[in-house]
Amino acid sequence: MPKSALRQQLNLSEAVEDYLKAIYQLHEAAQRAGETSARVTTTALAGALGVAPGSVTGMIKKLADDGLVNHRPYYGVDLTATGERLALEIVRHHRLLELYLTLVVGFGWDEVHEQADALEHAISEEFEDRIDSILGGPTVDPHGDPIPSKEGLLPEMVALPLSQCAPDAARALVIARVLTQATDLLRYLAGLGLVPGARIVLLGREPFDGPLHVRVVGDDDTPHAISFQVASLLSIAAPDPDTPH
Amino acid sequence: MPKSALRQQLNLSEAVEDYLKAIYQLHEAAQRAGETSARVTTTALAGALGVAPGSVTGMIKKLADDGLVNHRPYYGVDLTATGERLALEIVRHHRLLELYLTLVVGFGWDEVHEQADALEHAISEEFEDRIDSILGGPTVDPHGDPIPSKEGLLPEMVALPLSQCAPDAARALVIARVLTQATDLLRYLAGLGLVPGARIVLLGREPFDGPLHVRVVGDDDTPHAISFQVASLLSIAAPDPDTPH
DNA sequence: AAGCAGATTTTGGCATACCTCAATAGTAAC
DNA sequence: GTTACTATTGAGGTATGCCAAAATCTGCTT
Repeated sequence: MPKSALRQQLNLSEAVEDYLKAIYQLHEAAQRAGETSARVTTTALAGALGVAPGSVTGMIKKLADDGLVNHRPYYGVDLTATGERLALEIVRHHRLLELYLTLVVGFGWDEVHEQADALEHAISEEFEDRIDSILGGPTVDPHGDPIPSKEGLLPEMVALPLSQCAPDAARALVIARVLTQATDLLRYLAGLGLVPGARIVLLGREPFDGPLHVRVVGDDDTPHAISFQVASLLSIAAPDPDTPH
Repeated sequence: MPKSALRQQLNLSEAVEDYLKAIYQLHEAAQRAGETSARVTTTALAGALGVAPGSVTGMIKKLADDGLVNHRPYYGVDLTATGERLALEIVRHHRLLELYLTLVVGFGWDEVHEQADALEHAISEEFEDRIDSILGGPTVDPHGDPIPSKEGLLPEMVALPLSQCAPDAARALVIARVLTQATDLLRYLAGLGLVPGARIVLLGREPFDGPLHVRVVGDDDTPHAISFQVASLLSIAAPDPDTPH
């Protein structure tokens, strides 16, 4: 029995898949934010899913009965090993679809999130395998988010928010990942050339979490000022010592 | 307001979309079979959808309330103009997807039906438009079934079941359409070369609705015997007087 | 250190969309 | 007109959602 067919064996409802994915992603975001106990709260889930908190409690109880989450009442939830496997299968679908929709079907990176949300529940394992091979076994989606492998392993990414980088006019930084799915923001960033893979120089920054001055290498070289909040959504892959400027 | 956005405006449930499509297709099949009053019965719908007859009655009442079908109790249903428009949008999704999955994603014609059933509810109008243009505005799917236009018009097909054709060893017939979605049967037919576009010669036929003897032009020229039932699923486009043999 | 206020979570009652099954109602053909 | 089929009704089930009341937690204030 192939390990990765779990999702189709269990025949989860769309609602269940959405909950698992949301729990996974909130957990991940909390870890990224450096929180010690990466617990996921009822309210956070309700907000992410657009449902009332009461509905979340009900569903969580069901998921706990089914062994997909651990629930500590009045505290939070947590995926079990099985739950995480399933969540990763869904995230894999989502990210493969986002990449497929941009590279093959021709959508912009600001258009694919909603469509992938709808399609991720509908595609077969065979379709997943086909687009994976059409895309050449990709490891990141158009936003730089890592694509879990069929076995449920995430490519490890060491990344630091641009907002925490020190200015260094002599060093190019590579954007690894853009941590938003907001259409408007994605369009704004694409307009500035701030996309995964872009090389930028952090020229300077204003104090008190003020704007950062950046230049996109290979662009028209105009410096741009971006807010601290936006900078905190840009993950920097690693300093690139070979190519100063 | 673009006419064809009806489906997304109304935000139909998957169940409703399935009912509308099934009613449309049963109606179409009845017409093809030459039935005078192309009524669709509760049992036929229940069979097509895999639900109990009682469930069908309930849903039909809802659809009638919503103005999508006309219901004459104890007799049958019938799509209204709106219902038919919606059904055609769904059929368009389905058939475009079947073609896309075969031509672009690389699935066999026997594999695409179930997948298209799942995806047809999930794709956006934009995705529909993209694959339509990637495929060059196709008019038939891999089985030869006509693809409704964006405006809800069906390409007219004049076609006769092979089972009603007279043998004529000097005339090639073109298969226009294969009226089944059964995986096994599709594989059997593909094995014999009996696919849309194939040119065949009807060499003879046994009496009392017995097997038909056919030869596929351009094949290894071996004659094959196919059952009357199978022959009735093959639609012949038109005699082709230019290419005897 | 205790208690209280405010926020969060759970509970319980109810709604909707589907579905099933079994009983009843209608139709149609001999 | 009785029989055999088909359709509808009604009671009841599951999955999911909402709201408002009750329970619990947390952190501030003294």
